[in-house]
Amino acid sequence: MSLSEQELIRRDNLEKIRALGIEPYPSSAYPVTHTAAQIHNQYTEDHSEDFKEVILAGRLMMKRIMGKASFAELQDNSGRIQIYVNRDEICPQEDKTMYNTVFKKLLDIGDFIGVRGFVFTTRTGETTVHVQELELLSKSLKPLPIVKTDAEGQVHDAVTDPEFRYRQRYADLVVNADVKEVFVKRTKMYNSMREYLNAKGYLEVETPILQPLYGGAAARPFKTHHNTLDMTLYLRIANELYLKRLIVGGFDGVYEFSKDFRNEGMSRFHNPEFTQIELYVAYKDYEWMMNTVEEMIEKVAIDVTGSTKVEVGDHVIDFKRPWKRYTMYGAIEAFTGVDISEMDEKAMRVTAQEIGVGLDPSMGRGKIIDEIFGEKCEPHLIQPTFITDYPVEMSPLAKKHRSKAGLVERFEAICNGKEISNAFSELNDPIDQRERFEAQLELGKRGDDEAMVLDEDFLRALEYGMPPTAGVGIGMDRLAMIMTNSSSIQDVLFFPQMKAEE
RNA sequence: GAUCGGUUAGCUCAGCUGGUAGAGCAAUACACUUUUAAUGUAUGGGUCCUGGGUUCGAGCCCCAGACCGAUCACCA
Repeated sequence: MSLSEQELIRRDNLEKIRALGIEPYPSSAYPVTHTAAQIHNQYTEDHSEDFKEVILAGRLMMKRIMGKASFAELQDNSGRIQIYVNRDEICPQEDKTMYNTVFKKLLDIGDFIGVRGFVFTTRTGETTVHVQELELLSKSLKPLPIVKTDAEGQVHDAVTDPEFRYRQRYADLVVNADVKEVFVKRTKMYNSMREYLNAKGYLEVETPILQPLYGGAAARPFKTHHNTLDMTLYLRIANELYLKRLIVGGFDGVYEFSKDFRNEGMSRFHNPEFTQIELYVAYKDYEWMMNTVEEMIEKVAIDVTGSTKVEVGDHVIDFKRPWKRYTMYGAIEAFTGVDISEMDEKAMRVTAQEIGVGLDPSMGRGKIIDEIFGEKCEPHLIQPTFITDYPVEMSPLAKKHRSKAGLVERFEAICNGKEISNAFSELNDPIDQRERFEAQLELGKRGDDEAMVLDEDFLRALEYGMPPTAGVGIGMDRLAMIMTNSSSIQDVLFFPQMKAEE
């Protein structure tokens, strides 16, 4: 590895610091008393007495050196604050090395320092820490990208290269203030949901990620191998089947934030690993679940953004209840003007052609409906909308509709033109479930590599009896994109999957 | 996987018809005791993504490849 000029200088500075008898990586705890944000929020000149002694720690992010007194900026977890460093104050004795050499020359942007001092307001009105003691806490050897913000808040030379930002998220976080905010919001989203579900008495659980059979969704899995057991294992594509086993076992409500893995294409909406929350509640149906999802996500929007109205791209999305509801046929009729509910496969094909939806000859009736919906309706559904009653062929784990033949009791929540949630009245008839699995096996034999596999153990569980149950999955990454106004999934994942470097 | 765009100093970006590689910030040196994108003066810093080709000569043109992004296809 060859080092740049600046990296060599920093290594040289490190040695010089050591030569002065200063440990560049001290191990003692540093007694921080304040954060930058606390001082900005709480300090006023009227009660400067309360800020006579503050201790802060963080990265040195900017130096404005001016002879015997300098200004610099310290960045901690909460933000930035200016510090004032005066030579004769940090070096009261004859020896001015700490200021002249260490502070002015050997400290670099990115170094962690600790400062003790008092808070005051400068002539230009900036709240500043007047430093009386300065300590190096950790030396930085690699120069950070320099991003500057001027008085108008205008950011100069922002690091926008996605490759740099995703591969070196640690540096992205240091340098781009708003990135942290995205991830704080993401965590708030999780907390908000936990709060909501725990208050209802549902139990947060954990189920296997390494599974001998993958199930619960139509997707290609990652495959791995356990050496001792000498068996093939799959990374889960969904946790549905395990959570339903827990409902069989007698829990009334269980949920899991589930990291799932799908061995499929990547795009700004797809990362090979992603997170869903799945929730299963006994003695409920999909109608109940729609109300629950609505209520929960409305709360999430308020907890995360402070409002039910969330700005996303060019739109303002309002999560205020109640959300619009369409049946799938109803949505198709609303957006194309054609009622296809009574059509057979042949008639549907003709209709699809007429309205300009391209079809594959292998597609069955259910798939055709989905295709028309995906082409003609979904992209237009910006405000949160429930689509209900899906064709049975596409939903092997959902209960048949109580009154409409050929359909299942299923809904998806669509928002900003994308699915964010999928739910059904769960199929609990073990014989029906076996037949549905068998139909999937047929699809598999015909070459559908996303067809589900038959899970005997799951069927055994259902045979013991599962209460009527409503289940839902909500895509956490997709929801995070909406709640943080991010246009790609990579922006809401700390470390999105990337090709290997070099 | 397909199409299009990008890749030049630590960072953000220029780079003419193909003729010795540029700026700002950062860095280095000096000056400066309330600055704030601090300022002034000076200096150093390049595998122009990689490999071929055309040419007297390639950052630029041609071919192949790598990585990133956008759009499309599949999927959540």
